[in-house]
Amino acid sequence: MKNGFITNLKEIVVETPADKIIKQIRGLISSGQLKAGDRLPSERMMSERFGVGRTYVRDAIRKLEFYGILKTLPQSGTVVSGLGITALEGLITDVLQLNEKDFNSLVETRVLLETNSAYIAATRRSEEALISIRKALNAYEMAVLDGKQSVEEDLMFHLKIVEATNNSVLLSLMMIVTPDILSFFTQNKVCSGNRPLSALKEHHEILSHIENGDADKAKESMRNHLDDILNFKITNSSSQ
Amino acid sequence: MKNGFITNLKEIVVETPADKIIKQIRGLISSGQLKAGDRLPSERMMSERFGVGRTYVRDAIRKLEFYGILKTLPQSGTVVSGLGITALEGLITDVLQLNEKDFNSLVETRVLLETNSAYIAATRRSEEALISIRKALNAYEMAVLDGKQSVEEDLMFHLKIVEATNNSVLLSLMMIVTPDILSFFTQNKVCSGNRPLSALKEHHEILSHIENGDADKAKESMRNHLDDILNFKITNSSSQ
DNA sequence: TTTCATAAATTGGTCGACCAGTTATTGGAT
DNA sequence: ATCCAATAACTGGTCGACCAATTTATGAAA
Repeated sequence: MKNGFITNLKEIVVETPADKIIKQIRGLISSGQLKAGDRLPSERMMSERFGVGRTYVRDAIRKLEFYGILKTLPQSGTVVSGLGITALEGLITDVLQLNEKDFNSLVETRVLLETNSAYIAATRRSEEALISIRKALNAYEMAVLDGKQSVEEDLMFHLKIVEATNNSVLLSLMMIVTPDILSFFTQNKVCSGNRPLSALKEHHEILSHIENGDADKAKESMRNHLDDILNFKITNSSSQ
Repeated sequence: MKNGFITNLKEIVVETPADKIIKQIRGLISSGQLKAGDRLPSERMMSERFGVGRTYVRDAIRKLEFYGILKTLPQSGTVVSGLGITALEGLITDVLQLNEKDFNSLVETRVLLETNSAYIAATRRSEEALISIRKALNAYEMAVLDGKQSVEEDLMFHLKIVEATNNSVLLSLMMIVTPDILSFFTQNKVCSGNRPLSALKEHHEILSHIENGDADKAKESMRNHLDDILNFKITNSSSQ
């Protein structure tokens, strides 16, 4: 494909000051100078020590806080909350560069999350959750029969199934993955042609398996449903 | 347990200004005033409109950026990157309150991610990845035989397996879930007694299945290995 | 010497101002 | 009227200063 090599080039990301500070802090932690429960030097001290503004230091702390490494106590200090951070040395970097999610990984992960969600949803279904799924399916059916764009409604059906697992973490992970999925779909217009009609049929099949509490069949039908996407991926990506 | 009720109380988090702004922005998006690709009002404008400092606006944007909803173009503006966000109305809130990850969901999700990772790792194994896993297993073995705390080394082994899937997204999700897992383990000292010895044996078993490329057995042995945790969860959580 | 109220120093939280790029406007040359 | 360079306006990036809460130091009373 044209410009294919560019993919290999744009990784030369200019290391933002915040990332440099993160490395520094990580270094302090993994070198044992900072153990779990220890208080970090004050933001001011670090900003002076590192020769950058305090904003950068705060940004770095925010990120590490998000990943659960640090914990900020207002007007008091910042402490190391992670407890086994040492072993994670080197992995933090990868997480920071989450940007480069390649599409294959994305789709594979989605399939993984969704097939298992269908399974769990079938075993754990509540009337409330079922109603929610049915509602989403109706909206999708309307859109398809009207010939309108139905990507959003499609996705909503899938999300409702994940929601039916009653597993908040699973739903959160799915939410993290979703924007990129959406982006790809609309860009590539996968849902053109008469695909929506067969997809609609498959949706009904999945729902009925969940309603019947047949976890294995629910999982299997979800996998079949998503296999179309997998196939699409394989036929279109020549790399790797 | 003592102070048990406190857990139910401290959820009354004071809604930080940044979260209020996030709700506002979400409102703008879901009400259609902001569509995918649109530019957001400038930070200054929003800070004035919302009556708070620009810092809060920036914080809100950062968070939404992390979740993939927004994309910031330096010196130019911030745009809505998600494309079907409208349908996600109401779900974003859940993601933002990821704090309340209940432990059951956490463990269930971990089991899901890891069993499937073991499966994929067995089908996709590379010599490089195997070496990495073996190295981690050795470190764990050392620690166990020395009778030292081995939580970190234990987790490292598991992470290396996820890494062996060569799926960056999967690894990222695992990294998001990991800090809480770690925190729980050290707090509750699950790995006391002679558990590490049997765990070590199970680790070897998992590795050998991956080495043999037997995906089903790898998955099954991983599930058995993690079932201990699941059981622990069930016997110790009376709530819900 | 010990105790405890008070004060001083330090902390993270918040803000407005300035900086260097980007984008829109303008106005003269064609 | 059209085009395009110069410029003005605006953007997110960065910084240092101030704020309120916390922590530590102080010193007089017991």
